[in-house]
Amino acid sequence: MSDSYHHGNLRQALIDAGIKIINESGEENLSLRKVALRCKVSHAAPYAHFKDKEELIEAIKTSVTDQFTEELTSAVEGAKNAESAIIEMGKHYVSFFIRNPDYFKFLFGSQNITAHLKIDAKSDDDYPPFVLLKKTYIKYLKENKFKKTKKEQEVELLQIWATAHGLAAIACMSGVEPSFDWEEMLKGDTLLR
Amino acid sequence: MSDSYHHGNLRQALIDAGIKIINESGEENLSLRKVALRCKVSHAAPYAHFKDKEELIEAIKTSVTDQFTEELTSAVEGAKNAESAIIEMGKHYVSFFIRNPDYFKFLFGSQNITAHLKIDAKSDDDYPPFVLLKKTYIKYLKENKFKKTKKEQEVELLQIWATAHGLAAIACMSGVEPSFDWEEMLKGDTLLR
DNA sequence: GTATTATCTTGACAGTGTAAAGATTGGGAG
DNA sequence: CTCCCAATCTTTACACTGTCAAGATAATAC
Repeated sequence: MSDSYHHGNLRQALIDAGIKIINESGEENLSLRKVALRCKVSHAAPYAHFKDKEELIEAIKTSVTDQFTEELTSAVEGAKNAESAIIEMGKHYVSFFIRNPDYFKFLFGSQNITAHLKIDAKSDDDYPPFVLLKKTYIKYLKENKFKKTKKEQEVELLQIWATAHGLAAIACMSGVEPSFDWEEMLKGDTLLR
Repeated sequence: MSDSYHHGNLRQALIDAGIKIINESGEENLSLRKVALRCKVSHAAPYAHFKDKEELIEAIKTSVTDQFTEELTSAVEGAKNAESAIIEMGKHYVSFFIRNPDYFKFLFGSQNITAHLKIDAKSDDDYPPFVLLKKTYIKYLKENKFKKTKKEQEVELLQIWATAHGLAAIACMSGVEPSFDWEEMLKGDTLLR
């Protein structure tokens, strides 16, 4: 099967080659022709399995997502009850992408943003919306007499930003049910506090 | 200036044309040559102002981010104290992108994910990691005897997902200070509860 | 007024996605 | 077993892309 005219399992080979290329040099370096070349196949061969470059990329995303889901699943299975399962899942959700930042970029895209999360760090050159949030948050700390440690403050600041950014991301992923009422969701101060 | 050999303010014109193209047909349709054509200028003219296609895109992102920051700023200015300023900022952070989903896609990229946020909705075909989270969360509800309304449950579920996803996104934006200790951050259950 | 420099044009090239037409092969119907 | 078909793969071709080099034009500095 290896040297024959027909490849055997070209579809999967193309997906695997695509993942390798992305790991080596990012999505911007992925082309149908390179993927085909890696599989020792002509540049138009992929069209027998994918109608589009887009369709190949979609298949690769599905494959990566499977890997992600597998890790989350095993994290859930190890937990003693649902509450700690949620917590474990959250940790793995974040840590999977910290360990594989290229995957996050590939799946969700990413801006190259600078941001100093530490309270005492200068942040003038940081992502302007974050600078604004940080300034406002520090003002908020001064207006109230909380007894929070630096670390607690940093966690809270980060959490506020993350929630807002995450909500925006989810809201913009076109697949959320149309009946869901974002307007209603944003009323009151439920979301961010 | 209009018909002369020199354009006058080509740099800004290229940025504006780029934004228009993105609004009309998405980033995948943006090419240097089309942008140049819109400005009635030869296909290589942009190279006098940007060394790269990447550099033009970066300039466009900066321009959009300026617009975003402006809205956040005016939201903060309208608030009576820092606490409500933070809340207002969060609302506008999300609602800006709900009103301009193309901008979110352009700035941060995006996956086409399906997810039914409502507790009672079927979600088997949804984004698998979300399906898992939702199942776990429902189990968590059953294991405890909370008195939460459906809406409160949906808010909480959404918030958990958004925080995790937002954290991952922020962590993967390469510009976060290297000294920041994500490992430490993920210890305990501080983040998600 | 001349020289320098920024800006823009023209022409070229390699790489890209994709379509059309043809070659090769495995597998099922008879 | 044989023939034929459909799936798979190759070859060829084309339009479009980013980028570079060489030259034209015009604004600015001296």
